[in-house]
Amino acid sequence: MTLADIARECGVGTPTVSRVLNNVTNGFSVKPEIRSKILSTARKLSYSPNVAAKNLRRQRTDLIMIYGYDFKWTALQGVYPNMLNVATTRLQRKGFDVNAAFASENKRYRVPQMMDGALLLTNIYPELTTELRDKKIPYVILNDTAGENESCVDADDVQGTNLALDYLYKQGHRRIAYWGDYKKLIHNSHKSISLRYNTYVDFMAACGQEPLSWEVTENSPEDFVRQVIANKVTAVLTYDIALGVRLISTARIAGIRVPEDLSVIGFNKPRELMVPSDDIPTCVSLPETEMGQAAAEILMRQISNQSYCEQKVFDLVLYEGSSTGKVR
Amino acid sequence: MTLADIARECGVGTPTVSRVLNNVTNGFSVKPEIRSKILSTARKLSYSPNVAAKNLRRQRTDLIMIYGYDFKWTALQGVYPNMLNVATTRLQRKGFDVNAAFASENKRYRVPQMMDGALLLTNIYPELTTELRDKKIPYVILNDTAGENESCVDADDVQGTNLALDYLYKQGHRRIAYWGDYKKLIHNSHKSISLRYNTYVDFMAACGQEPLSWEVTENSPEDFVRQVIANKVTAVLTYDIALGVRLISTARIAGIRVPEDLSVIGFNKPRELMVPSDDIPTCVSLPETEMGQAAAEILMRQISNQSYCEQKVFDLVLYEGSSTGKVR
DNA sequence: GCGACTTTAGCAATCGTTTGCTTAATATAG
DNA sequence: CTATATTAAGCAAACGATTGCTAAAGTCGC
Repeated sequence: MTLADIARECGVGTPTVSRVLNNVTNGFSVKPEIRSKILSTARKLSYSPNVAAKNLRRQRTDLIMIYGYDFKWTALQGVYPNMLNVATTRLQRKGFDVNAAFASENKRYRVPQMMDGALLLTNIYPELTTELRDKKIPYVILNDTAGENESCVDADDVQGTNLALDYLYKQGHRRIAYWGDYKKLIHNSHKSISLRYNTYVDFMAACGQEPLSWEVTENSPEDFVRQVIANKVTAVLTYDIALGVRLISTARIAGIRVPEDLSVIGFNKPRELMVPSDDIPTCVSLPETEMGQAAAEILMRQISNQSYCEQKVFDLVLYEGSSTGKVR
Repeated sequence: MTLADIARECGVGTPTVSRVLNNVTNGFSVKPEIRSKILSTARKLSYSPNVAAKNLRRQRTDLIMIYGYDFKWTALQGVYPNMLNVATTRLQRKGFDVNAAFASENKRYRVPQMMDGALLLTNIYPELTTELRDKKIPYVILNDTAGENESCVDADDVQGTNLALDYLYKQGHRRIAYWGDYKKLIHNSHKSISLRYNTYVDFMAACGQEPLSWEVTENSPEDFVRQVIANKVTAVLTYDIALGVRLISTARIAGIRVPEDLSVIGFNKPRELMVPSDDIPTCVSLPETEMGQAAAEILMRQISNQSYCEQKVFDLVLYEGSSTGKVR
């Protein structure tokens, strides 16, 4: 079913059909009866344009690709679904289609589609960014730093870590532990892993406290609770609040009250279903909505103005939940 | 950077460049020095083909689209990530690219890309299936039933529910409750919601027991635990094991031992991080790997043989975890 | 009835590849 | 040395849409 089929059926030329179907008004007009005949036969034959041909001629696709969205990883980490949901909605409202590409086993992406722009989840695809630059396809790096003349939307992990620790400190906590994971949680070692941990160590040093941190292991919540007791820890900062949630329930089962005996704070927001809605733990999270919005805006601005470039870094925000309290 | 650029640079025609770059051997040969010159200048100019032009001419894209994958929904429900991961890997190994499309606010998909085939997550896109059929694009419906001459890969919820209930029954449980959600969990009311519940009711009737089931509400784990105590419930089947996990921790905090005092079983697998690896609850889950494999195989068979069609229904499988035991 | 202007719609080029067919050049055989 | 086979590579069409330009038909004023 091509334009030519419709044109033949209506006794007109393909350009006329194309212009009618695309609602072209600029310097073009057509008799109303022919217009409606074209419209109705297009519907009758359930015509839909050949996207490849259209893209080839227009040199534009109205398509934004997302790279780095991984089925398993993102189902785990809560930060991308919200950010991308917001970004996608914005882009779609402006007439863009949004697709996600999935990396193959070797973690490489194949030759990109023809596309108007791309969103990259973290900055770990050197071959891809090179190719995008070569082809002059605008892109924005999400949740990571970028190089020169590259746009990105990032979050300040140092600020976020200090925000969480300051909060605990002001509540009187001094023996603050950090519970992070250096091997299992990570997709492709993200900067936040080292940044959060290092900032914690620095903070403790600045307070004249020794750092208290343990690796996450198989049976770790129980192990960790033992460590907490042995070391008289009064507050814990976890790399991800998912760890915090498990810690809280393990601690409570072991008879340690949260927040009375132990305060728990963690990064990111708990996933739905993970916690009762009246017992949401205290957490420090990326401003997901704002970041998604910013990514979409910057990308669209780049599309209309090739030379535009912006690097935007957001502060993390504290949510005061039910898992923290003043030290006793 | 087009074929013509490389052709000019090498002093040959575009067909030659195309054939060299595509490794055409059938009835084509070229002097080795020219071949290598073409290859090297292509690399030098970092050429990559225009996908739209290629697709248009070849009438084939090597692209499989996934429809119905939603950032937020699938992050929540554990069944798709694994299935799609398996399917995607298989397809990619056979040379296909895999992309996912995202529905816009009105839940409609835009005119599909040019594609070789599609995977539909559940069967809720009438406009889309119509269009795919019109364009003779093969597709497979995943995790739902299909119409005539449509392929699908589905799971048998009736069998699965009976599997779980039989298991509990054989452990001596009679006062078995069902805990499901009729409003919040659902994306677009999936058949499993009614099927599991109805099968539960039938099972209880067949055992001469009254059904014991409650809607999931805001503070429901606590409410539900109260109901469990008040009704002398000894075992619970939950619509999703995520509910089961919350139920278990709430019950344990309330002093109810699992599985000694209460057995808990649920559908699907718990997500990573949700539970300690040595305390995985008993669950009944879709054979995700097999379903993903089957979907990929059926789709590829359809691509090579337009008239092929297969509807495959899998049994759910029981995983005996730590949350169930004999009734006391 | 004639020129000017507007409306209506088609011609032909174009986007960047791929591919059937042809042809020129070279090698091989007789 | 000529006929034939093989190698090497180009010509031109095609995929299906969009768009600048042109042209025919209709309208209007005088």
